[in-house]
Amino acid sequence: MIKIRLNGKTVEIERGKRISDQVKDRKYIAARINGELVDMATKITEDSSLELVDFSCDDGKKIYWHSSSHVMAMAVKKLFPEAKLAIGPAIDQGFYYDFDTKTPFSTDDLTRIEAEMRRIIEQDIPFERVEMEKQAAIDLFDGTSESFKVQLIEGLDDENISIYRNGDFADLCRGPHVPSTGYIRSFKLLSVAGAYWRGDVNEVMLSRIYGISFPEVDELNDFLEKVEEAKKRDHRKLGTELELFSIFEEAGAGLVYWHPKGAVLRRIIEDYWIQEHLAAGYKINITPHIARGQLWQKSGHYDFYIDNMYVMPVENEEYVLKPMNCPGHILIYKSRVRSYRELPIKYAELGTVYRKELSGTLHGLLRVRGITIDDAHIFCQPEQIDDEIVKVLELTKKFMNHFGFYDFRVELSVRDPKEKTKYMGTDEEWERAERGLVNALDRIGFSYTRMEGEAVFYGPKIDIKLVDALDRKWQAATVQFDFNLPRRFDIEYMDKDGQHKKVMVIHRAIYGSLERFIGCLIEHYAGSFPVWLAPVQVVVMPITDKENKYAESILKKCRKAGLRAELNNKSEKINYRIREVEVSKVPYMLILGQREVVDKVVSVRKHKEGNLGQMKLKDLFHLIESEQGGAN
RNA sequence: GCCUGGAUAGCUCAGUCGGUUAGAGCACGUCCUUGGUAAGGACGAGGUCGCCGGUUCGACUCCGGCUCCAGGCUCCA
Repeated sequence: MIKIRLNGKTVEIERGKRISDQVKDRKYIAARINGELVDMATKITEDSSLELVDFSCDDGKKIYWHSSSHVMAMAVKKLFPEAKLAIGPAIDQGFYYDFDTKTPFSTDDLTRIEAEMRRIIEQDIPFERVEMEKQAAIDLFDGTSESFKVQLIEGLDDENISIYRNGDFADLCRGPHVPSTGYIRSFKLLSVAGAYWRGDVNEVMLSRIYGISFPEVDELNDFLEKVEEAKKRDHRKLGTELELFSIFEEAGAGLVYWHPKGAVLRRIIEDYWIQEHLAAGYKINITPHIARGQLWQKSGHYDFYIDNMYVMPVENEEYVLKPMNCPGHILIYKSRVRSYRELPIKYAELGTVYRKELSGTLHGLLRVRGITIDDAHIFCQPEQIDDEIVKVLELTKKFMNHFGFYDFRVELSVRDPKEKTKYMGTDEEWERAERGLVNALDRIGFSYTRMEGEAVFYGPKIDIKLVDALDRKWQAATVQFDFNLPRRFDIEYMDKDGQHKKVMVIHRAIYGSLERFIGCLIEHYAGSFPVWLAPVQVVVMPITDKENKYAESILKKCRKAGLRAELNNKSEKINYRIREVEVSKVPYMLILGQREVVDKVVSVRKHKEGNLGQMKLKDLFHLIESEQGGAN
């Protein structure tokens, strides 16, 4: 007999019994023995602590979805025997499987595959773990012409390979899995997509099927409903409805036309940025949109980035539409000799750059070809790095919180220690820079993920990512060291000791791009902007024509007080107009009838909250003023 | 750029198995209505059915190319 500890109790069981012999509840799909995830069919051979895993935890979901992908692969192999298996992992929301097929799957195929999956689930086929030597596994998959599996196994370091079998279907897999196919209760195949083998453009394109599954039907319905709800927050939909911006086919993809309401929103965001940056010691500059090709040759962009640049002839020369703001800022820095006394010099610009992004990557405001970067370059001495990074992160945090973002992902990208030669700059520079970044992250209290090998060749960086309505991550803020441009442009400062020394350059952006940031912001607020951001803050509505004059005077006073106010006195009933304005998500309505005229007050209705009753105009101004701070 | 879908009025969508005048709701305009906290009524205007070619007596519909859009992949110096 051996002892196992389960749910705080110690139980004695026979050695070699399976977990599933002990636990009959089908809610549990896997277990942890001494912390290690295992199948329910695992035999217990020694004293151990046992935990049961169900769908409610992240590990449980991963196992459930991964098993679902196997079921899908079984169905596909049944219907399309010639399809070769590639990989089929669980992802954050569901699972996918990649197949190599002669003709890619169409959306019509999904229905057939779903039907076959249902049959497989009904048969409740067990998942069986089989372990074998590497060569045996290679032979097995070679025998079934599963060349991708063979490639995968050949890439593994382990000499022991685990395979999961369901009847005559076998798949290379670390596991664990649910005990049998019947555990997959409620599922849906969501979409098909092309995906390159190993994510490499030069490799074959596979056909990927995405799906989702849950133990309960209700959970699937909730999931699908949530996706539908999220689509209502889509900035592209809200952008049209709220008349914020357009992208015109006839004018070109990825190029944003800001309508008056979007333009005023953007202007507020820009004004706030300029005000905060001036206060933080940045100097604003403005640089042209085009520059001679040779400037970009000097910066290195011409060699590294030419595919993304718009190049045009001007007389006998080539000019380039700027893809970056850096060279411009460097020219201004270099315009005269700089003293250590001036450093740090911080140049900031809301600079619109143009990049030839691939058509397939464009996405509303979140991925465009005309990108307005809230760019700044910090020129400083090496010993100023730490303080400057901290200041950048402090400012970033202030901005994020001001716009109501408290939850975002922070990534620290450093070089690949195995391939140091791929990178520009000395070891000392890299180490010092990384120390500065880590130190700043710790001081600000940002938790972050360290991404080894994710740094760009010219320096380490910190990226901050925001999420859209569908939880997709988009890079916003970034702080990047640059060991390349100072060398290429030979930019220096005169130090205390009378020596010219190389200046450090730090690129940084907080919004990332105005376009992307506003896209995220629209989805974050679902179009109901706090009053300080709302393109229209107040709509004045006389109930009948008799109040028109009073309404005009109120409108004038609102505008004089600096509010973005409009009049709505169209020939519709007040209920109709209230609905109209409510739907347009304007924070405040002022409803004016005879009572208000006589008492010299306004009747206030707040978006989403309803009637606040009558108040003096002055009190409304105080109320709005109290909300102007942002975030709510 | 690659894969799978898609494009009909400003918006959301119906429709046409190839046939003469392509519909609805919302929005918009005019008129009636002057209504107290989420949709009053009548009438009206609005479409090269994404673009270019081909097949056909005839194409919005079928075929090809292109553009753009969606979801992915890749890229994101």
